[in-house]
Amino acid sequence: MARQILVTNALPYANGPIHLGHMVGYIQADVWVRFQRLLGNTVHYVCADDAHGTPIMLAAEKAGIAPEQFIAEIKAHHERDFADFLVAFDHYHSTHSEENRQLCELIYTRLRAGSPVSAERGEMPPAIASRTIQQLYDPVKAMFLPDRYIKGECPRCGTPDQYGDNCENCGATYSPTDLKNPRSVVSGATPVLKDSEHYFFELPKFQAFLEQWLDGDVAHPSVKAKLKEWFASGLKDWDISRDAPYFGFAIPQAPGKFFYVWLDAPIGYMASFKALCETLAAGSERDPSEIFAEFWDPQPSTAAEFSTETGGAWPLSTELHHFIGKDIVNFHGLFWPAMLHGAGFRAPTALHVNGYLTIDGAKMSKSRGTFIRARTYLNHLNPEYLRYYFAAKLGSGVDDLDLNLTDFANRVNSDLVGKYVNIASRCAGFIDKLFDGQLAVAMHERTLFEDFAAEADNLRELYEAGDFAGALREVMAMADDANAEIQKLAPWTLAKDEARREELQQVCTTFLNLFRQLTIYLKPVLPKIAAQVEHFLNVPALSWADAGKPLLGHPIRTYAPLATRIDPKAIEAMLAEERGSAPAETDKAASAAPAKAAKPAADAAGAAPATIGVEDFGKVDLRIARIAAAEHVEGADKLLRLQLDLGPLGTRQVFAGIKAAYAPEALVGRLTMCVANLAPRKMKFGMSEGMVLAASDERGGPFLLAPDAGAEPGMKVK
RNA sequence: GGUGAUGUAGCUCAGACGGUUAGAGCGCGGCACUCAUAAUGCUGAGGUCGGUGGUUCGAUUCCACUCAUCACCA
Repeated sequence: MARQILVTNALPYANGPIHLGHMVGYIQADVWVRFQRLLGNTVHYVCADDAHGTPIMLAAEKAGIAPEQFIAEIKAHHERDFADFLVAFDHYHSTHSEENRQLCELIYTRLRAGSPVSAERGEMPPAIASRTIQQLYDPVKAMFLPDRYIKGECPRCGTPDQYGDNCENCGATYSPTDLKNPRSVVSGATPVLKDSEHYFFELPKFQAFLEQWLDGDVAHPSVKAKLKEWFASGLKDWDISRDAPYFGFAIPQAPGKFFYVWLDAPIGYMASFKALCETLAAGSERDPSEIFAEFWDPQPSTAAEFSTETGGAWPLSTELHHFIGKDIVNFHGLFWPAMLHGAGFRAPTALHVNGYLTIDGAKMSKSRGTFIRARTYLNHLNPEYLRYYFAAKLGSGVDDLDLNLTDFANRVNSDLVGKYVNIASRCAGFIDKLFDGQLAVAMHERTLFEDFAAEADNLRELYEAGDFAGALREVMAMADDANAEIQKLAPWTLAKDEARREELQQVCTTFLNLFRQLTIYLKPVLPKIAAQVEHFLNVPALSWADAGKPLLGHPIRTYAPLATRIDPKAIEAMLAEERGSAPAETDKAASAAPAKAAKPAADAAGAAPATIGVEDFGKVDLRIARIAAAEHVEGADKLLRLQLDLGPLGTRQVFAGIKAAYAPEALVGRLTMCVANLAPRKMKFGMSEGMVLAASDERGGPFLLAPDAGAEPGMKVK
């Protein structure tokens, strides 16, 4: 019997565009969804924008528009980006919706009341507490401040301009009230402590339930280990309320109190599905609430296990799968199942957790152009190529994933164009020209076809477990086998012998059938190419089961190229577009800590450092830079702010401690040398994105280095 | 700071309940082929499996410590 599966993706926050880091999770879920459908299972796939909270409220205010308008514009962009990456949600909703408001109120009310929620749902403890806490308050803006909106000096190491939750310099974590000289990021005012009554979800009451839930096969072992860690340190109550002004839903019977965004965000999964149920019901003469209940009411298995009641209300067991990033496992593995359970709903079947994306081995960076928005990628490259590359690197675990742009082009070109699509390309011409587009009624031999068909079970298990990398490795190994076999049989040689026409037709038919099998196995990842193949082979939509059935005696269409190689220039253009639009990260960094006096100070004393290999030196990307602008930095007694022109690498802002030796106006226009791949460093006065080279010791300095005539900005020094 | 994850060829990744010469793809060198979007096949080079110490007859695989990267700390 077909499985009934509800799949959700983590909700993107409605304060900015989708970038490639987001896309890992969406592509992962979409591939899994398409795979399930290919098998014949029923899948409902929903998502929504996460539209509440202080950051959105303030961002809308800054943009001078109502938050409702702000989130509506963002949502339209998000939806378009997902659609263009072939992420096929059945419904895309918003947490700022009537469905979500009702569900939030329902869940909250049930949690507060405890059992009986309704007769058949068993005993539940009341699980909402309230108590007064002290929180920092912005007297100018008249609002309480989230931790991230307070900055001050680290209580441990004294580094200025640290956020209210932890210190970037020494790594200490603390509460914002511990900060020295705190100030509000919103108004700049000094915050004051103020009492406020908050509401708490009493998570510890669900510890036994959560431990049982975690005993099931609900997540990858490493995720479960991480969750169990929280038990070990003891579960705590969770603060679920925020004070006005807050963009969110008002808590019933609690004037001036709003649900914390993280309370209503996961409920957004339910809200989105509830909206989808209207559509589903319309086509089936069923009641929307009945469909909704099938997926959210306690399931026969879990109900029997966790409730005092025995009965399963529903004839079939439905599944609930959440795809999330590793940063939010606590919300989905602790609060969320407990909330659901406490409110008389079912717990998730499984969490699918993905790691973070790095680009060329580093975090995405605006100045290097590697903060790549989904839209920018789409402007230059084919979405299926990224789908393939991500899928080829996604295992069942939660490892981070690196988008190495050189590897990306090589891998896609080689696997997709050189191996997979090439099989069709090598054989289609003969069928078209010599056999009038007609496949033979038999293959020349069935061994490879049967080998490929026999892989279906193995591949199904790999896909099911989320090991797309494993599945695609297998598929490409099959493509290698097919290409080697073509080489051996050499249809181009057969074609020269008119007496061997039948054999030629059978050989080409065999390989087009192998190609068809590979297409089925790749279809979850490459839906568009698969559709083109279906057109080329002149067949209806392929399903997983078709991999066992050869296509014979069948007319096909003329082959048209299915995939073309990635032009490295397209990647360059994409990066250039991002670099061009990067507004110099400075507003964020405008007021950060001065870099700790660097460790290398030690060897300034003259002690010759240990020798290094040429490969060590190679790590330093030295470039010729033209000083495009130089100015004094107010409040700094040693620094000058330089704008360096690095030619093709763009412009960088660098702070240099050379004020004592150089007047800014004397520097403008001259050439010097710069470490271009030095990690950007937040300084009190802004971001420093490199380092200029100068000589000095007790005899004097600093003396800036300069190249001989002829050097141009951006040239590599080696 | 605490906790977890990761660290294997130039690149991206498999793998090893501890045991003869550690694997794949890409990239690179050589040869072959020409059906194919210069796409393919064969072949070669390339790794002290992050570091240090320990357990062991034997560790890259186990343990401890350490370094680096990522995440979380409600």
